[in-house]
Amino acid sequence: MTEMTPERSLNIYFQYVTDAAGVSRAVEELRREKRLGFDTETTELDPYKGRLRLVQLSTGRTTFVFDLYSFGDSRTAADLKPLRGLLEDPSVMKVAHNAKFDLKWIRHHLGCETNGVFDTYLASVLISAGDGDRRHSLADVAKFFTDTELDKSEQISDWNASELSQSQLQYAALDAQVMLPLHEQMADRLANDGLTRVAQLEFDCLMPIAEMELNGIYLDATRWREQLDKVRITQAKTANELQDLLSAGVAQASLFGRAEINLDSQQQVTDALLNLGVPVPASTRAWELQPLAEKWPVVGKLLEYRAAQKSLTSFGENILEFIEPMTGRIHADFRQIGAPTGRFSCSNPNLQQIPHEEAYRRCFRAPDGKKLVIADYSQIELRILADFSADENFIKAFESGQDFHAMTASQVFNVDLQNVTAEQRSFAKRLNFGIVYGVGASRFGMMTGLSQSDAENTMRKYFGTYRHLDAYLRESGRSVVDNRVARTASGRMLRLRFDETDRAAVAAARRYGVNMPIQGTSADILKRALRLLHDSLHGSSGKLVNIVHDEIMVECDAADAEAVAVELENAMTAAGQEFIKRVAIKADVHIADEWAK
DNA sequence: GTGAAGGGCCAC
DNA sequence: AAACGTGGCCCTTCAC
Repeated sequence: MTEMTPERSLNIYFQYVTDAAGVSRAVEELRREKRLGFDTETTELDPYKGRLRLVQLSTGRTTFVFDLYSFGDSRTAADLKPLRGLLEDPSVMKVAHNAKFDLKWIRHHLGCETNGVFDTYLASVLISAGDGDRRHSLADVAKFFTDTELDKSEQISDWNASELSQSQLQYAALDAQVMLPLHEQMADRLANDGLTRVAQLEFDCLMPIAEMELNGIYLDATRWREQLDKVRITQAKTANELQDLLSAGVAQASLFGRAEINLDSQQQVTDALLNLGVPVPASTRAWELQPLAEKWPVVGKLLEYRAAQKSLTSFGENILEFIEPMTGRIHADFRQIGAPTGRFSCSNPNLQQIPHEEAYRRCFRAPDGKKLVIADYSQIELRILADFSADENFIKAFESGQDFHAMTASQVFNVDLQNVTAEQRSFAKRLNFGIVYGVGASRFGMMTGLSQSDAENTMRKYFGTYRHLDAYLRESGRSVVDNRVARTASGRMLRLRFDETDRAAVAAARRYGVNMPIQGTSADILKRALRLLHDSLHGSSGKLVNIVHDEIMVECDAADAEAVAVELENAMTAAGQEFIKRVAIKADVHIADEWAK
């Protein structure tokens, strides 16, 4: 262990740890603290491509900088055992910024978990409560909460150098040291805003998410290409036919052969349609064009082309480029608080928008000898709504154990369950989903083909049946507009900003604010389930590989599948019960070889 | 050339 | 009077 003299300007005291004795002494001193500042330095951004160079842990007075290049293979080096023990110990808090990054590197390059994490990035996002203007980089957060300026210029320096410079080590140490005063400010703020519980919920699922990203998901590239080839043929044929149909409306077509139109250009296609005499609506979205398709075959062809084009571009060759050569799997980026409601978002690629069609889903399969255990929550948002509103009839529809939409149809239209028509069930289903988003009679009429007055009457019947649900939604809307704040069951908060003189803005804020507690509580429950699952899978072959809002996918050895299925279902229902008491939260689990079942 | 905005569409 | 919530990705268009 070498003691370094700090540069006056930085006021940083650190110790550089490069041998076994140093590790022991450092960990001994660090273990006297309840809280530590924590950071890492890496040679790349992707843990499968680069090396982990430094691990920094700070008491606030002293910062220990562990140089992993001094310990041989960092995954196995026995000299690093005390460090691993410290990182895994949940009773010692590690304060880090965007900890998912560090946790992935530690997991992959030190071979251990990191527990007891406080993440200042997630805390900042929670405190900002949906304010999109706030930034959440460490520099921004440090400025906002402790009014200190951070120089991040060394972040892009060469962490692979055989000898690190004084300046590099100092800045590395500083990044860990600054976390402690930051934690102090942010913990107070979380408590004052009633966000302590949701913060713990978020911190607890950092490790599951870090592991999920490292695990990746297996995509059968051969199957994917086979599907892609089919789509290519359809797309080419459809494009050709559409080109012919559209050219008929272009003047030069007869003189110079077919005038090529860029089929992906909104303007060119609209112009061509107008030339053909098609009454093109202001927007050419599919649902606007659909009614015209019967009279104008060219419109039907356009919709067909768009679908094929979407498949080819969004779900084509590009996804195969995300397969990591080291693992042969796809390691997407999951943003834990991807939406202000608390939902995840996913990118590079977005595994949450893979088409539901079997042709696509079946390409995500269990590798040989493995199984996928897949579970999704049954009607979770509606169950949350039933709980929040405490509406007896709505709750009854769930307790019956029957087809939920048929049950609501039976109640709303006052007919016996067995006499519910397919049409009545469909109305009920669309309404059940629509009310979560604050649908109005006009939109409901559009969806169902009902006239405005019939749509209004059906909605009146619906809310007449579920009077407490109606009352809850009204009260929730009133509260959101009056208080400009909405919260989920975990306490997650959304502040609403709107101009009260703008009726449309008020209505939009009301819908958003009414929806947020429902959508967000669903996210709360999923996150809790991830932690419970993580703990119960410890030591088994089960690996979390994907989550899609109300669905969790685990890959495991075929022999473990039954046991994993039980653990998964238990974790999901137990998580639901922590937040929802009046209604059972159900998860449907199945074991499969493919995502498609 | 690069990037933002807008339209469109996939998921839940 | 009235317009269904959340995300990401692809393409075109247009400004710089």
